[in-house]
Amino acid sequence: MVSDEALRGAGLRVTQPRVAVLDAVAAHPHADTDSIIVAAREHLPALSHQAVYDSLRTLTKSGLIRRIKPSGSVARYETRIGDNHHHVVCRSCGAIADVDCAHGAAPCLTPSNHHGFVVDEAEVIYWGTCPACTSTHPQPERNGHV
Amino acid sequence: MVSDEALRGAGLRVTQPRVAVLDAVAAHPHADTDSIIVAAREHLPALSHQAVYDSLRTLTKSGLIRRIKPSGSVARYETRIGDNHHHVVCRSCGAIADVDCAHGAAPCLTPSNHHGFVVDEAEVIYWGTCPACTSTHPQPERNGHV
DNA sequence: ACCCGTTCTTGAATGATTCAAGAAAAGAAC
DNA sequence: GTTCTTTTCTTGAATCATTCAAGAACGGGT
Repeated sequence: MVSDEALRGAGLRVTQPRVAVLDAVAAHPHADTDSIIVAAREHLPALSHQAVYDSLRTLTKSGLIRRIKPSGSVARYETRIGDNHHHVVCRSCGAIADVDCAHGAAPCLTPSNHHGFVVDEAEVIYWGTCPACTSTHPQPERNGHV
Repeated sequence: MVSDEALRGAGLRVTQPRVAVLDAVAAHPHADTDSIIVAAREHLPALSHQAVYDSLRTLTKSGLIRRIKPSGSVARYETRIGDNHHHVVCRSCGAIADVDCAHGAAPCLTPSNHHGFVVDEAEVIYWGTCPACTSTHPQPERNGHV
């Protein structure tokens, strides 16, 4: 029901697929599309994957959910929006955790030289190894970043 | 020739494909794989795409080049490494420009709450609109980020 | 010059995401 | 409540960057 209002508030039609997808994303933070499809089908078995892709895009464009897509990972989604938090991603298992913005307010970063670009967002991804993978220490593959 | 030494210095075998790829990346900063294939084939017409993929991965893992992969874009590469700079990406045309790190030293950011992750890198991507697209102002598609 | 292990070529496979066309449903009007 | 119009969903196929696999070719140390 809270999803209904969120959709209506964003000026979107309240359809069963959208409600199911929004609920699924809220229940599974950082879930990938496939997990969302599975989760949403628990409430709506006949849901097509295309409807999920469409819904995710629409919800993202409306700002109800946020898309995260670290290199080497498929798209992931979350409902925690508007607080400009960032993410830590594990290089070996792909686990994602939220990290509060070190500076508090959005945008938390301002490029020193923006080459004439109009910047509206600073996306930060911290790369490392999660606690579980640190203990079993498999060799992670780097991106070449510093 | 400088590529030969770079490869040797990284403990890699100096093969024609690797030299051609490294030169191509150096000559075309932020180029995608396909552009690199085309550029490398100017010096080595028989080069296979697989060799380019292999070379790019090896070079990246050895730290000779850096892989960038903004959401919605294919992988891109650059030879400017070790200075921890970041990137501005245009939402409408995908153009990429370098941005010096606002804080100077690497890692330039430290997450306030790292959830037990061992963080070795902070990757920053600024999203916005490039000068060319700003003047023709097509409507860019946001990611839902702040 | 030879040999071994790495790397390259060729060609097919993978898989997340998108495209396309018609059917169904949402919301507004009657 | 019914009808209409537009949006959205279902079905099914297509795309395309990237990876996998097997055998040939090459790099570099002896």
